[in-house]
Amino acid sequence: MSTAGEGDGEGDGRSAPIGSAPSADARPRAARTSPTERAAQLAAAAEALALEEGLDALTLRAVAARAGVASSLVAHYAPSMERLVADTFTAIVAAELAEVRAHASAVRDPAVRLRALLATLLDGSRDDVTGVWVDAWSIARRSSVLAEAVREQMIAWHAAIVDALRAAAPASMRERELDRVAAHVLAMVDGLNAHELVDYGPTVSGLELIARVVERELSLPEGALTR
Amino acid sequence: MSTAGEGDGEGDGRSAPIGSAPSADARPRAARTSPTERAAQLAAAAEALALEEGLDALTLRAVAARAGVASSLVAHYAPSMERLVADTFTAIVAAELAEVRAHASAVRDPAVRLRALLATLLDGSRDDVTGVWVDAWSIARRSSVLAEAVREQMIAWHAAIVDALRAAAPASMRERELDRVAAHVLAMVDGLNAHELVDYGPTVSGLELIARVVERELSLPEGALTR
DNA sequence: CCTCTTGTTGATCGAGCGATCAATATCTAG
DNA sequence: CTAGATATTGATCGCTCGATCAACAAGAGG
Repeated sequence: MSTAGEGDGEGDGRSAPIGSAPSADARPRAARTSPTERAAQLAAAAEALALEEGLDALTLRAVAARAGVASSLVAHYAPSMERLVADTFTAIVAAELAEVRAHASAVRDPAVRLRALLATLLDGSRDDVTGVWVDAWSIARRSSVLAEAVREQMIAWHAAIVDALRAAAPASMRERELDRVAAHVLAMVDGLNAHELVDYGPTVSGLELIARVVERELSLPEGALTR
Repeated sequence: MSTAGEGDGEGDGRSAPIGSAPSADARPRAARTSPTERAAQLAAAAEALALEEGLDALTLRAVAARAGVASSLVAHYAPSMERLVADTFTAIVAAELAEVRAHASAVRDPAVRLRALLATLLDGSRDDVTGVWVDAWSIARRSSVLAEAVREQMIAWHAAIVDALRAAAPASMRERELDRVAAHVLAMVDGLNAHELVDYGPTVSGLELIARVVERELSLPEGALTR
């Protein structure tokens, strides 16, 4: 143990590699803010990153770089990466749901509103969110925390679809039947979007496929949801 | 530079840490075999590993450990991990398709055969393969090689479903319509299976959902595919 | 103005990754 | 039985990851 070893820089640290940072980020120190505000900034950075690069891109260092802070600060605010990934997923998907609900609720006629909902879900304008969904299903197999978050959001989506269906359905329709149709729609939307994600272009339009079955189930006139 | 530094172990290297391997795998040397056989062994190891742990678990070291060889040997046989992942995906899914086709072709009556096909795809007996599919959709966003492999297998599956549908459909049905129904079925199967993967249990059975719409589309009597 | 709280940082640890390459061990042809 | 061919290995490089912690600095309260 006596040998030079350990403190190889003797006493003075004069030989510090001036001019080039030996490591770290090389970046002006982040302004001090309130924990609340900082947490919001980091969450926003994580969400933007996940939408652009996928949930797999959520690393301490990537989120930190995006937010312009040190990676240790991200670790300071997030109890673990598993939690951060699950929370980011929830934030993204919950925001998407709120947005879609708002978009749909602006339409008066129930059938037209239903059509708007389905069209929005399938027109490819939310491919980034679809990517997050697919990443989530994959990662959820290894993360029970994320799995629970995924189930929660799926239930919320199911409820939203049921609402839209109920308004356009004949009053005679039972809740049980609405649940069934909603499950059908949700499965189709998720399946079709996953397909689109790898550019698997079936010759037929996804909206037509779903509209056709929903029209029948809700006893709507043919073409009611495709125009 | 003169200081002790560099060769801190003087001349002789006698102080080798006997008794405990400083690194590597600690494993009897693998028997020498023909390249063909070894390649098959490694492919089998990769497939088993992917089915058990997902496509993300496919690393040089994990596959090597599974096959009982050095990781460098895996690298020697695979041009790159991206290729190995894509090839493993293709092997798994192609084998599944062949197996399902064989299973279905053992049934005479076309409607019963169609039912057998759908039931097999949805009874959860192939959750491991479903996991591979979901992993593939996720990874395919970052790997064009895998994306191409995914598209190929989706096309093959589409064709298989069309075949099963055609046999059970009225002769008057056009190819265009069969394509449409097949696309519907494939999207539903993939969506429902992804849902099942995170234990999202809709109250309704997936088979019932699909059977209902297929029966209508093929003009089969109600319940023809659920019994 | 000084002190104390606390938001922020840099460095570091241990681990795992794909890839590469000289060296080694084994089979086979002559 | 020898020599060449080649299947196999161990070590190593450069990199990224999550996590941890002492140290630093910027406001807040006295």
